[in-house]
Amino acid sequence: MSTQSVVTAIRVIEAVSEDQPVGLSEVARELGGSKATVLRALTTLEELRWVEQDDSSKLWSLTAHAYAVAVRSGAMSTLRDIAIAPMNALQLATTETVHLAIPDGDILILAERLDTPHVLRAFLPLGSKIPLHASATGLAYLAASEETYVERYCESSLDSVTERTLTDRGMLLEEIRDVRARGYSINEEGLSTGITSLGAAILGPGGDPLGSVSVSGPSSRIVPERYAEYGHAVREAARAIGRAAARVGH
Amino acid sequence: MSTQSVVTAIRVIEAVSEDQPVGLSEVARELGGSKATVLRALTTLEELRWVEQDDSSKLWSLTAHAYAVAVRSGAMSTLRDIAIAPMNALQLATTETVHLAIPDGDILILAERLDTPHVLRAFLPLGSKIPLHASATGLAYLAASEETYVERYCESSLDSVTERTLTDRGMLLEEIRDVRARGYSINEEGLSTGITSLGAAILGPGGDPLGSVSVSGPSSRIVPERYAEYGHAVREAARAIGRAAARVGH
DNA sequence: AACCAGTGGTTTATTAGATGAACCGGAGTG
DNA sequence: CACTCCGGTTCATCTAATAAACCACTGGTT
Repeated sequence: MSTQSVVTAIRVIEAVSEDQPVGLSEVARELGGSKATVLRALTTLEELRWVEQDDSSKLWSLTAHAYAVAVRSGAMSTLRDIAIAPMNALQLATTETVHLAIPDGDILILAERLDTPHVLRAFLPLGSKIPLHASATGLAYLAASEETYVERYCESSLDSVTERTLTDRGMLLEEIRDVRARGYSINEEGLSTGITSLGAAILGPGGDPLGSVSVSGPSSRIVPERYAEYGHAVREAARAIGRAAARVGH
Repeated sequence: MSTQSVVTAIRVIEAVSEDQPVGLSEVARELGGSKATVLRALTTLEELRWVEQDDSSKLWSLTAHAYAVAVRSGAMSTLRDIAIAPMNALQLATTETVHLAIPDGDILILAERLDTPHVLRAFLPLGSKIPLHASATGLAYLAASEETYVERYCESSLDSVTERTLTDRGMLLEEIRDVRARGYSINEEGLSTGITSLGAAILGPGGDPLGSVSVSGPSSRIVPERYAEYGHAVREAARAIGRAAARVGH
């Protein structure tokens, strides 16, 4: 691979990001590189204000500057800006937490969230990594994906997040069929215990999924009797976002 | 400076981030480097899934992966998670948009936002760069900063964002004195025309500002008669966040 | 049609800079 | 006091980053 120093620098950023305040040796150990190389990358990144070091503990962290640069990722910012209005309408219609997730490899990233005034509520921090098979957004995304992609994903190890996560290959495929027939996905406590979510994929002009929206709340409020109503609302929101995205930029 | 290739790679990331879908030549022109060097960085970053290229237009963009990595910056994620609850309470109390901003050099970065159900509302995308002298969050941050920092900042060029932005050095210093006496900051249409905001700084254990919270809404709703009430609420929210941060471990 | 200025991308010799092993001093621990 | 971890440094080796010149292509102008 080319430009090794850049590769190590980026891997350093990713390692620091995962273990937040982290020491030099641990980063070097994780990357398999020498301490000198890692320190070199860290000091360079420090000059660029991407990482900073706590004076007393000597531990390294990512700076707000790194965040400020990366929030403007292409898919992210455009889709998020488009989605805000329909998400707001969905939030008003359901009075529950609304999520927008966009794909990054074989997971989804939580890109935006509108909270509810309820005391009891779903909560996921922005930027959370969401497994496809363990979330309403993910199931909706899978159901809208090409068959070859779904099959390939099902071959991967379906790790369980809670006791109720779908980890069986056959059941997952069956669930995806159900989502396609129903038009929205249902995830009962598969990502967070006590939280039920309904999701729908946002489709691009070619029918390819750009991301997903979902409504999440405590299972005591998101009860089966409401699935049809809320599911319909989620689907309509996803469609509205898709239409708006098509209008704005291919 | 050391590790030039890393420096160019990071500068490429920042350049791409600013101009979103951008071509090779333009990036090379901005950085003053050769196209070969920039392309080298871009292809390496593509392998690392930090940038991606549109097949037809050949333009480059940042990926969601970059966002996913950088969203977990140290100060960001911890302070944001802590702040969510008090921000929610503030949002309920005022029914207006609530912002959380954290410092990055001499500006603030919008780290979190809680929207309102109002049709007419303040809107800033997450990650927005907020000038200190042109925002309620910034004025509150300045008022809580050390005198030497304030003086140094006042020496910089105070660019105007709207017609009502504070650009005069003397008036800014006077405003900061007022903020200190009052306990919260007021910004009337200095950042967005038609939007008035009230802000307060979040203080760390040593009295140093970690960031700011604010309440923003159309000037028709955020009227002077409400300043005292909303200002008090903002101040209390900032204090609650500061206390919670101290409890967790700065 | 011929031209031109722009694009994205490739090749090249040169040399700058990235590398890891061995090392140092300090902090904590048995 | 010995042992082991830590963050950080040094240095000889040689990989890999660099910029200029180049190519092929596209779209607009004359």
